[in-house]
Amino acid sequence: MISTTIENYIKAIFYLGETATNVTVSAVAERMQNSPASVSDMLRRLYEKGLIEDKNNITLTDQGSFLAKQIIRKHRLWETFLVKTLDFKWDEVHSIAEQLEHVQSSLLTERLERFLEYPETDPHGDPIPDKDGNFPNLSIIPLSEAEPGKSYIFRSVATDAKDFLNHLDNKGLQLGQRWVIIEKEEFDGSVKLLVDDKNEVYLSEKVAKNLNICSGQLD
Amino acid sequence: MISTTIENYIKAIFYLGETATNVTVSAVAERMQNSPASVSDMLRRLYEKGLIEDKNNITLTDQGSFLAKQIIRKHRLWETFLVKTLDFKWDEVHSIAEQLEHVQSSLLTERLERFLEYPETDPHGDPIPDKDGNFPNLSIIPLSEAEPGKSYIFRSVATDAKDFLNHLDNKGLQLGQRWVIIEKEEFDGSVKLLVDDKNEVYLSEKVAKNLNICSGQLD
DNA sequence: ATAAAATTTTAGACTAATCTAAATATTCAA
DNA sequence: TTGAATATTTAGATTAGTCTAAAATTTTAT
Repeated sequence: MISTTIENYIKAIFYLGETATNVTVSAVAERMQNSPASVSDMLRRLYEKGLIEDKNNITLTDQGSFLAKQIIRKHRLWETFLVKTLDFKWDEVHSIAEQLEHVQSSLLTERLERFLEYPETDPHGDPIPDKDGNFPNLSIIPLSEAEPGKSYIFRSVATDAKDFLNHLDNKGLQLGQRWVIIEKEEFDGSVKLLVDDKNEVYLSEKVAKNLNICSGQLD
Repeated sequence: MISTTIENYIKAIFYLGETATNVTVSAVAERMQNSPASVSDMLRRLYEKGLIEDKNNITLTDQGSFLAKQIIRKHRLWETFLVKTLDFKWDEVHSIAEQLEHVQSSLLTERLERFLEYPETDPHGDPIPDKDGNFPNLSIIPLSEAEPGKSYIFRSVATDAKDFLNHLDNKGLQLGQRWVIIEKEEFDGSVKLLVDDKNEVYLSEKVAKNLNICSGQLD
């Protein structure tokens, strides 16, 4: 049987694997708020259970990866439920979904998904995998094509130019943020955003063309 | 912190306390499917945490009782959600609710209750305590006043006469059952029931007047 | 009232998950 | 390429929750 603890490790490894090039013991320890010694020990158990490929190469097996996606699926469906159905704010739901994601019943997950009318993304705009673990193909568009008033998620950049990335950094822009388009200036194509419900940011058309977004739920 | 394990013990003791005169180690062991040794050990911990009055008198303290009612409240609200909102059958929901009842967030429980429009009973007809632990006053009526087509829960008997109880036993009638009124004969006041969605039972008016029921949800 | 039966507690052991401290291995920079 | 810094593993302990087997206690029936 897979414990809640193991599920949390698998989820952490999945997320780290998405961003970091190679996942390390200390990165997992940092993320899980555990000591490296505990992580090292746990990795042995995950290997014995066939959830990671190797102790020296912390990569999920197919089985581990499927498990991770099931947990993420449940987490995101429950977050969607909490916001859409129970009127929670989109930034209040994480800790509750962390508990609900471990409830075991595939029928429950499917019924919840049906009730929510098969959402493609959660309230943070993150994609929800289907029951086979496939993520939806979210249509990615440049910020310059965004519609005023709508909510989007910052997904990727079209260039890696150092001064461009530096510019984003100065503006406080980071991947995964939720951007609401406040207004779009037809004259020069500049855009005014509300970032994470907190800061207003102005961007020129030149910049907006190089920022890729996808539509995030809950406008 | 109170673990899921402890919550399950407290719930078991609460339920046993409702029916049995005195709760014993072996009764708890039987109900929890654990060895008496484990239960004995756990009772020490429950006492240390102030959840039971005494090791020789297994009775919940006010704190323990409140905790039990919170768990029962969550269990019954989730069962109601599963049946009313996600279209589960009323006999499929127990094991899922056993997991959901341990999710910790009083705000979640209150929002769920509001979403369900403050139900007084769960799909089995069991009463749902409010957030202060008070059970609703379900209006108890004799079976002779039941309305055809509606669903009720068998709650109590108006007499303890031995041959009367024996008669109920012969008909397979037990407290807590869900009774759907199939028809009521105006001529002689006799009643035809469907017991727990399984057996049809005919009862005379004389018997029906001595059986107390309350309305159970989900007709 | 006392012996047998039943119940409960204690003792000692196990597993999962964690820790700290120490040992070992790896990386990286001069 | 070698020594310092960093990262990882091992060793030994701890806690919660469980077990079996044995000891102690309580109940019950004669």
